[in-house]
Amino acid sequence: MGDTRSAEEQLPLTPAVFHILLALAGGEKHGYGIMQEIAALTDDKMRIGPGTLYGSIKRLLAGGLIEETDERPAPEMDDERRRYYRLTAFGRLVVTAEAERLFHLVKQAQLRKLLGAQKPTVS
Amino acid sequence: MGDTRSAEEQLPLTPAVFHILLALAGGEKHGYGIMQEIAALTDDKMRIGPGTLYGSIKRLLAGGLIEETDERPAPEMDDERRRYYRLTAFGRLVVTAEAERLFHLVKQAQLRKLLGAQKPTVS
DNA sequence: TATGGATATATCGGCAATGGATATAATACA
DNA sequence: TGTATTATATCCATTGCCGATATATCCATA
Repeated sequence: MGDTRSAEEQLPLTPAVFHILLALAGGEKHGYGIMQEIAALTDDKMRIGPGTLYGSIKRLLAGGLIEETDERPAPEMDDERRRYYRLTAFGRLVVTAEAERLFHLVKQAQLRKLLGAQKPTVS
Repeated sequence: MGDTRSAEEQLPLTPAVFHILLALAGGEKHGYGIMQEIAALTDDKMRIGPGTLYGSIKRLLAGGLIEETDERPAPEMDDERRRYYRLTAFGRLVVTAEAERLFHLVKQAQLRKLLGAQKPTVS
């Protein structure tokens, strides 16, 4: 709320940033956990190095797309070193807008017969 | 054929490069035509400036993803200044691989309930 | 016919993002 | 005890983006 910027102005996101936001859309996570989530989600095809990860986190914090949380898991599950992040409302708007943009592009790719017999119905 | 590189190695594509290849997947085009196609396809939301366009074309030619064609339209439809480009077989593989990668990401976004009541059925 | 806006290609240079290298330290486990 | 993994952080070379600029042609119309 109170954010004068529109989500569309932020697009397109870089692949790294989209992956980070997508990982956080599944719930709050710490930096290293985001890295692991991205690797798992892409079957190890996409890997984010520490430079990209922490650099992007810094920029996303400054841009108000994510924020650090105070809430931590139960002590026996936790690790003091960790810093946890979650999407802000604005960040959720942005990642949604990017997903919609990509959705549209995938449909275009289907129209050009680049994708095989894959599911997504062209509306 | 004869290309030792795999298409997956080229991923992820930058948004600009993906747009250019997607435009060429619809048939061969000249540089300025690619620019117009991208603007039309994205309802003017995405614009590629000349620096990005011709710089990307140079890199795509060097990488063997696109090639310049000799075939030109009928003289009365043509413009001497134009240079026409088309996807190579390898370029088609790459843009297809990228479209599949994005398709997968869009499905992940759906799973995280980022997209509304939109069509693409999660297989 | 001349004037101008659109078409068309091309380069330059500043800037932002990437990602490997490096550093540091805590944790887990054998 | 040692060592691999977890975890955060910075530095810097490389790359790509993209606006500005340049040059020239095409085409409609005044």
